[in-house]
Amino acid sequence: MNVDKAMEKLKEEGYKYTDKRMDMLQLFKDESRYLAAKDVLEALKDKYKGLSFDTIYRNLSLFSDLGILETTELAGEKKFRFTCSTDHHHHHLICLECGKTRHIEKCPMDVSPVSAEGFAVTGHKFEVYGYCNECQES
Amino acid sequence: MNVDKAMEKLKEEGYKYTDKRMDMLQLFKDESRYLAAKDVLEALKDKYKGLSFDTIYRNLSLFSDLGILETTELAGEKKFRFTCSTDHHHHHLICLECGKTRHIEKCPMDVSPVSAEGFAVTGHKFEVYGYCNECQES
DNA sequence: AATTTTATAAGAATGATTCCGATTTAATAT
DNA sequence: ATATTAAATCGGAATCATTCTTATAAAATT
Repeated sequence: MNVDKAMEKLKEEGYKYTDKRMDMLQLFKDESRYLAAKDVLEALKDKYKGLSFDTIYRNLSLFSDLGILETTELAGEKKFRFTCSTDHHHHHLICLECGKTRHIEKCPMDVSPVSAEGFAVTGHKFEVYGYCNECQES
Repeated sequence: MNVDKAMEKLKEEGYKYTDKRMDMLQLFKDESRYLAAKDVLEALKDKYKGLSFDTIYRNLSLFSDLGILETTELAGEKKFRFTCSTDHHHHHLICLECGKTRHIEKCPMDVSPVSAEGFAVTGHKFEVYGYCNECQES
């Protein structure tokens, strides 16, 4: 997934092109890590004075619905990142400080699937937490 | 972990015995599933008119600090359950409807540990979601 | 350029959680 | 048993993330 593909997808689905959407996507592309709504606002508020949380949240949610962004919930906040270009299902190692990630290739559900009698499994979450190189120093 | 052991632990640590704490613990024992603060309030409000969220949250947090309750975050809410009596590290299959759980014995970090150059791993989360027998019917 | 539809701003509303000051209660000392 | 002290609780205000509402603005279409 990249910015152009994402904008194309928006168009296909009948959504409008706006500079704010473009810039939000570019931000996620540049940062390639998990960001919270307030991070996005912080990054764009200089360019767009009066930019509202509503706009941020509405677009984050839209992008997420269209598969442009991946989402997780961490420390009581929803966090978003550009969907990884690798197509196959995978998980992340996540820096608790800055949100930077590394891929985890092996999915535990492939390695040893979890199931239980009478229990209908619908999903799973596997995340490993820690601190990346840079964040360990501060 | 059980109610008596938990009350003992409270005593050891210099916390006071109160009926509300006792009843909260008994509730978790009886239910043996993940409950949110509001579930606890709901269950106890008849017996204790005017029971406040502050009391619930303060005690949930205390119990959690003392290792009496396990905690997870699900659908934007903190959820708590009595710490499983099995001592060893394990994970859960969780019913998204009622919070009931099953054990997952194999920890993915044992089966195939995740690590990365320069990344200091501090923790992980593995949860499998679905619907239990009873909740599938409704 | 006019019309239609979607996007946005600004702020109010919501829901979960935490904080605060005053009061009550459990444990301890008398 | 009573007085003292420290912790627990109440009730409501404050906070934080998120969603909703209504009026306005901007993009796409005619």
